[in-house]
Amino acid sequence: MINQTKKPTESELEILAVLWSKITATVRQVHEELTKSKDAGYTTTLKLMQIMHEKGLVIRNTDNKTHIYTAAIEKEKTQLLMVNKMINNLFAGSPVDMVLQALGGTKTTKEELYKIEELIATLKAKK
Amino acid sequence: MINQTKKPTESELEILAVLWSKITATVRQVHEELTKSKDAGYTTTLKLMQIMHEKGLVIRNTDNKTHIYTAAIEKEKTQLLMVNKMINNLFAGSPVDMVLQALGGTKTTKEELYKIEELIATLKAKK
DNA sequence: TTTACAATACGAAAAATATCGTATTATGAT
DNA sequence: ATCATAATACGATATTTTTCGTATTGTAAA
Repeated sequence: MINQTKKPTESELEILAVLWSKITATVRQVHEELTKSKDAGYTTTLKLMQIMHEKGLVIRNTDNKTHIYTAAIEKEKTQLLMVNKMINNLFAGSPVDMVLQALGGTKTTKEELYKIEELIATLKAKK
Repeated sequence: MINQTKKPTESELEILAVLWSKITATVRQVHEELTKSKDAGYTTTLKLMQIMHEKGLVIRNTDNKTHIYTAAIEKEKTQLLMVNKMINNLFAGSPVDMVLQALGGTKTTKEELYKIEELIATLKAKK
């Protein structure tokens, strides 16, 4: 596994998100997905994915002409990396402050809130 | 107030963080603070803050030779902006998923957990 | 008033990211 | 076998962000 130290760029994250949701995808598929929300040329997406391959952010199978890509880094690990980075940069190292913002600013369902309560109970129990 | 649509760059955020904590600061003060954690030339910090001024990210008082800077955007608004962006980009729009990561990955005290429970109770009451 | 110093202004270069055009190549259909 | 199509490779350019050097200017001390 890749030692994930430097964080992916904005565009790279977009691509990773698609790969995580599809598990496996061609450049074309990723590109189709991306263009739902923004526009970009096909070769731009291609180039980005080639660079990501060089960096080890994705794996690809080149047996066939049309390469098949997979994310090389785990979604959860990356999420954690990014969240922690944001907590440090923007919330003075306080995860709770971030949570308060995240929950306060948006509409969450009762079910979701319940899920968090469960987690809190678990964490509390460990102390 | 500034219509905060585009997000500040990495370096700009670092500077804003200092300004938020100090309320008011000179370039020199910001620079001293920054160099505690990374190194950069003084004129680099200066230039960044000048650009931030052009963009309307900071306000400055130029009555005296040594200018006094203040953040022009609110800390909470910016935090919310960035958190929401991350929720959308990296957590498929689910604030809860982000919260689970934020709390799961780090050590939080019982008191902090209690604070979150309080917030949840409040949110629940509103539904 | 002259000098030393600290601060600003500003242009320009460097570095990091993102975008795109074109050439080449494999593949499947005619 | 040829042709059309879709994919890759890759260099080059554009854009954004960061860094820095140098000139200029105001201020306070000698």
